Amino acid sequence: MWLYLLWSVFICTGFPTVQSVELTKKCPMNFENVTIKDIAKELGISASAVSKALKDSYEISEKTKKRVLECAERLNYKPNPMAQSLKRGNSKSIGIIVSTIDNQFFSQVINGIESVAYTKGYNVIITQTHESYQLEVSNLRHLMYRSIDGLLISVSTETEEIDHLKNLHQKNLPIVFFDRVIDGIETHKVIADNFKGAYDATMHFIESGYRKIAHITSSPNISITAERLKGYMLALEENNIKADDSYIKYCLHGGKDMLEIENALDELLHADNPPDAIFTASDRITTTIFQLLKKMGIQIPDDIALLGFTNTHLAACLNPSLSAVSQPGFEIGEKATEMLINLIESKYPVYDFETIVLPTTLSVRDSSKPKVKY
Amino acid sequence: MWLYLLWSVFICTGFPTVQSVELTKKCPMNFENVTIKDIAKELGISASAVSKALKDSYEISEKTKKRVLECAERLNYKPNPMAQSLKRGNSKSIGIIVSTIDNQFFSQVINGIESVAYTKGYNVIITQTHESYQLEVSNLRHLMYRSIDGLLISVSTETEEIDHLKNLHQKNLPIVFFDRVIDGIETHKVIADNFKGAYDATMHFIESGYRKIAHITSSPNISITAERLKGYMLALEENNIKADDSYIKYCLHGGKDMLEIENALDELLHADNPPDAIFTASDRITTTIFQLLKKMGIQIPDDIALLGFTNTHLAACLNPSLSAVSQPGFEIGEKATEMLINLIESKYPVYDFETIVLPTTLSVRDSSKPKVKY
DNA sequence: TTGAAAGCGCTAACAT
DNA sequence: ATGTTAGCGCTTTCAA
Repeated sequence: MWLYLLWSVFICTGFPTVQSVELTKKCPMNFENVTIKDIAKELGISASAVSKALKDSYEISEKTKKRVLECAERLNYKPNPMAQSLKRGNSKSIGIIVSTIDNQFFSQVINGIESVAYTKGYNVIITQTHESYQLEVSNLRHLMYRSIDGLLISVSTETEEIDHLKNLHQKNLPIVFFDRVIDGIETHKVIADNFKGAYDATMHFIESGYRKIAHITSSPNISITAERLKGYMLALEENNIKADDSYIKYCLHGGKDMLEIENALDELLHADNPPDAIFTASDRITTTIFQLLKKMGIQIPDDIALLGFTNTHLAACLNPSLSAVSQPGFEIGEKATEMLINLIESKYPVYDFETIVLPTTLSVRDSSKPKVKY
Repeated sequence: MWLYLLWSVFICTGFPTVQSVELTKKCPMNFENVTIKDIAKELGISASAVSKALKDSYEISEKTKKRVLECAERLNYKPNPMAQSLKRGNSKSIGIIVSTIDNQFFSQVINGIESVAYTKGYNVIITQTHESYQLEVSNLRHLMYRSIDGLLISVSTETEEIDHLKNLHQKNLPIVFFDRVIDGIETHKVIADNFKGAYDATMHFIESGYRKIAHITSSPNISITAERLKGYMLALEENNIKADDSYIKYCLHGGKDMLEIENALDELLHADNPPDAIFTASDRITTTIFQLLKKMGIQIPDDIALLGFTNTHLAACLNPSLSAVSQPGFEIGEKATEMLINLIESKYPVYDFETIVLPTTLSVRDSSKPKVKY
């Protein structure tokens, strides 16, 4: 819309003259929509010659290239990305699907994604599923509609059916999964070492004297849940602690609403043999459990110890300070984006896929202090 | 790139036949690039007729419209947004510039922005300044290069010169400022009631028995700093407390690096007459000061009380629980986006601009408990 | 070494 | 009521 208004300004002031060119030079921001045609006219050559010169084609003489480059600079020419995209059939943009941006882990991942994407000339379109399969599908449709060149996705907790992704993948849309990955699709994947993170966390509990360790986790649909569960189970097993199914609580919506977390906690606390420690499996679940325990007046770690996955900077400032397994969010984003752009720009089909596993960090703090023996 | 591969699949399997059409129907996701031409060919009419039929033009007969709609549905036709944009000179995308996404307040704002933008068919391109003027300018250039239809911006702390924005504004790029707004440009603005938020906070300190109230704030360049300072000053004045310049500390980079916050705090603590309370003016500064005080072993609120602007959900769980002024981030994002889209879609130039001020919320907690009298 | 022309998908003025 | 044509800005044969 404003482009038309801009155009009318043009009409009033006349077409680019030396004067208006100088005006242009002075502006750090150009959007006078100088086109290849303008350069061609100015130089008295054809548009295709200009196009080729700008791409440093071998079929254009050095002299002409110089003139074109100089003129492009002078008029502050910027190619129109939409026209290029229309022609080339790409969009130089990549789609992101995450559950929610309002989450330390994901905002760090997105930071990493953007840092790589922008330096490689891509821009990103971020969408949120809010843990809804429906929204995941409709976001994907929105992104395809926007002609993204590739996709970075951490699936929603509700996602069981993966036809929507399989479909696009089969049609050669480059996809890189991160965090919550999917088995049925062969492509690059980037995850934190969820298994080891959970194993370390559980081991730490055990070494601190806890034996009745509960696990509140996300939906069994998603990969991180299984990976973390395995780490938890192995640590128990290695220490001859019998795993108790009633100690494992799933929040089917990843704790999107507080209620399901509250229910899980209630069930644990009112069990015949309540746990003395809780290992929580995601940012939202961890902080919510923390809040709930405080609200209920339950002492951490004396009544019940707590340790969970979270990337919040404030873990150390909580009361008590919160032991945490944190993930390298920024690096996950960087790595996933590098791999995606490699896929996008690869001249040949890629069949060799990797799953990158980045280490987690366990920070021991007061919420999992060694158990006081009676 | 993948489009080309897709194309080759096409070549192998032959052009759309009844069979491949049925295949398409089965897929929830389409991107076989069905064009208007395909529909035209299928129906034996012209492309322009199809185009008009799809837009429900009055010059097309009902019968034809029906056939076109049915066929479009059947072939799963989706218009190519790039072609539309190229033609119409817009892009249906809006640019966002914020200091950083990894911040409760801004991620809530972005949530609000997206919720409105998507329902109105716009997508958003998010960029971060990391409080750098240079990055702000280059992000803006990136966004213009991407042909955004409008801009939502909260300027960086470093931004003094605003020619880059003025320039675009004069060229009729719709801009809505939020949070950190700018005086020199007449357009819509959406902010929290920073003045009242700061006033309330300071009043609360005073009513709780504090008199030596310091203020650690962001760069004086940005609007929120001045607004919050005014609220702070008025509260002092109304209570006959002389404002002490040495109690007001500026973090020129909004606390981007911890060092400047540390310096500010050090100066306050080592003053001849150190304050007994600190009112902090931004999310990052508030949480960092909290962390620093704890690290230094300074008791909150006994040694020094703390209350600040922050949107973190964890305020209530900190040790001690943190008194906070929070902003309606989501609503700010929503409102700003509604206004921006109105500007973008307005058929006539808009001269009537509003500044929307949304209320802040003061949550009193332990970090500002009534001062113990000796 | 350069230019002319076609076309990416869609739209709109101008025929018919 | 429908079709023809031209063109958005750029790229890419193919001719000259």
